[in-house]
Amino acid sequence: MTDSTAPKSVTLHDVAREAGVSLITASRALSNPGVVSEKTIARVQRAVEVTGYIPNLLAGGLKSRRSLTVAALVPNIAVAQFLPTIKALTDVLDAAGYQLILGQTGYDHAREEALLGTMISRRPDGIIVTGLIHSQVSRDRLRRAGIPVVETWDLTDRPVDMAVGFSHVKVGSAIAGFFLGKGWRRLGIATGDDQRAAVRREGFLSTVGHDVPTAFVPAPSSLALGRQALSELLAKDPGIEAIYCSSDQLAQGVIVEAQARGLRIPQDLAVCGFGDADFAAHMEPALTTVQVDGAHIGKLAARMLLDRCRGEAVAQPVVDVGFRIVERGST
Amino acid sequence: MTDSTAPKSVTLHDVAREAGVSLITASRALSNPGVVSEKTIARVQRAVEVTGYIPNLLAGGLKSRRSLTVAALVPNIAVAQFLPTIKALTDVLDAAGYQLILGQTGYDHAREEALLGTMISRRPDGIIVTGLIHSQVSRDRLRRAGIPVVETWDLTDRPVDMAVGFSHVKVGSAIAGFFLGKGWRRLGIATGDDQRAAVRREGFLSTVGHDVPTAFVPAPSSLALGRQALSELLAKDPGIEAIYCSSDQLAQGVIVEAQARGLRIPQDLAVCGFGDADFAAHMEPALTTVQVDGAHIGKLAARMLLDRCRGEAVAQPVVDVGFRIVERGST
DNA sequence: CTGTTAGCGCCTTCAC
DNA sequence: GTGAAGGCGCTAACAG
Repeated sequence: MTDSTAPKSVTLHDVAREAGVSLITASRALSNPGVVSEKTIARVQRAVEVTGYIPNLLAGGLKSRRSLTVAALVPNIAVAQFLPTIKALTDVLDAAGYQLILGQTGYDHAREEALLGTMISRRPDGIIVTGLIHSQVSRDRLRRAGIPVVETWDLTDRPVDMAVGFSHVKVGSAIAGFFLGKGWRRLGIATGDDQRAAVRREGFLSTVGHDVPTAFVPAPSSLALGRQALSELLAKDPGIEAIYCSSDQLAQGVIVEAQARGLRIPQDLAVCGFGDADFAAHMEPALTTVQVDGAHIGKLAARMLLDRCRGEAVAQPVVDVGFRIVERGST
Repeated sequence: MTDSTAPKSVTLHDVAREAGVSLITASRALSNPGVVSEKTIARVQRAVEVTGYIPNLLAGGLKSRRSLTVAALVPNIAVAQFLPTIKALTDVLDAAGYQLILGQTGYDHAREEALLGTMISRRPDGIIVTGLIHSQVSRDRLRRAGIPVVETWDLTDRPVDMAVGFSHVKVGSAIAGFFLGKGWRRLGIATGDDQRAAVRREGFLSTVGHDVPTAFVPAPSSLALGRQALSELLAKDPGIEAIYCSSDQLAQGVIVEAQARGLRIPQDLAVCGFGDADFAAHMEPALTTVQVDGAHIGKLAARMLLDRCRGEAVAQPVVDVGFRIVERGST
């Protein structure tokens, strides 16, 4: 007579019985084989195969207080900018046995606060957020939860815990300085409407010393929005000489639209993007942009988190990865 | 004297004591408020605020056998193609209280098998994979684990459980038919080296009736690889008339390279992509491509999974979302 | 509407 | 090297 009830999933208990050892011995054979005899290990392993046992990490984690998960909060997964970071995070964490739990904040503080709550309730061993956490409620809750946190893609003197990023004010300022150094005076900005892009714009303006025509586009930015942005900017100043775009996608759109209008890049219009996306170096003309090593940010953040999980102190809780302007054909 | 020990995290027990009710009443007040009196709920909620309680989903899940997580396996997060699907998944699942656990298979079957194992050990309430699961070991394990599974971005008569996708053979065949209908006979292919791209190529070739010059590029494909692919194809056949590319990124590269060489699109060279990326409609010329509704795939997959989680039967376990060729300026 | 009892599956602590 | 208790934090199941 076969088992007609629900196929109760096989537990370590079943493995132990099959192997003729106690529960705890089976447990040790699998998770701490150093302290168990070879023979026992072999028997347990055979029992695992016979029974088709797959451990339950949730149960183990309850006792050991390690979920082997890391929560990652991004504004929007479809924003290509963060993909190298997410990829690096996934790779490094996976190699250490950790999996990523993904959440989207939608560039919305209330949403971020709620999401952080549900993430904490999953007891991740670490939390990585893109951008800084501004809500005081969230900052307090994270501190109280005692979960290691890395804020990324931005910098602050006062991180919740750790931070890996760069200064957006300096980026904006550097681009403005670069434009001014080229002798361009009629400038424009095509920018997303998120927090960090806004800070870059402020840095740009403060270096320029006055306001400049700006086209704002909603996130996530795209080639299509870039074309539209150029139309707006040309309407505001038909003699515009150089445009800073808050993403390479926008810059690509600006260039496509400019070329469609018969403008020569960079003679008639110079364009600088942000992010150094994979296509930036291979466009015609190649795109001048700001290189930020997103993969490096991800790798560092993951390593800092893992160090913390191992109980090691992190030497440098705030890391500035910097950035650099990569000058190419579009300027 | 303040507590000098580790700040033992506050549990439901503390909330119950603070509220002056039993543990289970506190539990119900939070997770099943319908069966508890208003007054009690208010007291418990006040106690939650006073204590700063954040529930432990891991513990609850152990008993209730619901982790409120869904595992998503993609070949590579950096492949833009799947982003709309992942985004839709995240959105729909999040609205239902589920979070996504992300894993990358790297287009590698052994890796996929291992990853599925670690995912199962996290006891997700559902698993979504891009592509079909070919390994028999994995198929058996998934079935035995009794976890709902949706295979996406492809179709099969024999899914592990459920499937949402379309036929890649038909896509390849449709593009070939489209090219032939235009009168083009000197054809070429620029394609990624993954399984599904290979199947599209086979569909293309079988409709054409003979082999055609092909440039293979490693995943993930990119604009740069597209430029390189065109160089290869022109070397193989300088008189090539039309090229099918396995992604819009590749197609964009082919077009950029063609334009850099002074070829006119589509008069000298016609190009068709795959995926209808956000930029495809806005290039110059706009890109003819195959539209696949990745967001729809994600939404459907999430809903099917959620239905299953609610114990409802899914009416149609295999859904063909189809595709269509969007004809634009590049052909 | 509220409480008591008994675990979920595993691992930590202590004994042998 | 192995084993027997006990409990992680919470929730089904049954009482009252």
